[in-house]
Amino acid sequence: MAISTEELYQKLNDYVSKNNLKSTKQRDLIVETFFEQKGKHILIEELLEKVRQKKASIGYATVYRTLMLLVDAGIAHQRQFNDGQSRFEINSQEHHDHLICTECNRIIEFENDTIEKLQEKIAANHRFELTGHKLELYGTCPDCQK
Amino acid sequence: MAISTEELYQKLNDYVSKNNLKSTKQRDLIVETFFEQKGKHILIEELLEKVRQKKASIGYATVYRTLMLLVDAGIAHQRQFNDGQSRFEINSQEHHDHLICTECNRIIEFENDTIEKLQEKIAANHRFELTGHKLELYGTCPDCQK
DNA sequence: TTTCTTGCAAAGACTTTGCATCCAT
DNA sequence: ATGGATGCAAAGTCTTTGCAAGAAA
Repeated sequence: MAISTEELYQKLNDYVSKNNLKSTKQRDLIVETFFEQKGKHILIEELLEKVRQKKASIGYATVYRTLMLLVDAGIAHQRQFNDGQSRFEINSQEHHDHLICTECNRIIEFENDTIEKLQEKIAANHRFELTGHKLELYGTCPDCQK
Repeated sequence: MAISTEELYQKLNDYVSKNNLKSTKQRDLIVETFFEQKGKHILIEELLEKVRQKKASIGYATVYRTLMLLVDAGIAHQRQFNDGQSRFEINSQEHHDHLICTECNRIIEFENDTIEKLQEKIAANHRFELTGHKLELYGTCPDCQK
């Protein structure tokens, strides 16, 4: 069940008022643009570029800080794949993993309950309290196999 | 079946002669120290420190370049966990994944064939040619739960 | 000798932060 | 008017690389 954009805004408003933050044009624009990237895993630089198409004067640091805010508010997830840069995605609440094409960098999300359960079991065997996990499959997508 | 230290040196010698490289005291020392860390996932900085206990004059760049050489030779693996730094481990040939304590950074290796097979299946469903994967479980180890 | 290596220091690539100024409230 | 937010530039991190000097072969 994907979380709706309204719920995301709700969550943001809660966070903003709870922390006595102010609302600004820049932040609204950045958040709006970020929400438009549903299902994407976007780089700071990429989001900055998209935002600047709407308002050219916005600075990198503002995008950066807005993303941090979204992460702190539990609205966005920050991920590191193997290229050293952070990517941000909407925290959809439902868990999913990633299938990544090493040629074109396409990222496909998938879920698999059986794997999730096996992970729980493995953690339990080692008497770990599981708090999170990361599963990434790397390969070549159909388009890039030709 | 873990690969033996002799086999690792064998592989290194092959790589060195195939690429017309020379052998040096520094590199020997760094490689020896790296091999002593079996099962560890070591940072460049950590390896440098251990190496300097044996010979204080060794530079960071030499450790860095030696590790790159080992990666190129297929002797070491370079991994990124969630802390931004690269960690290096011996390429044991057999596949394993990682269970990581978020408190003390302890890293435990594990294998699970069922998960491996499910991964193949998922990739096949998406018509991906699978080339690699990464599975990390994050949690709190028994020692840190108290 | 010739070519690879080393250690240092400098350059990169990203990420974070200090600060004067701006803007919501 | 207050105190958070912005944009810039500077400072951090960590990783890579250029280069003169030093070792192998």
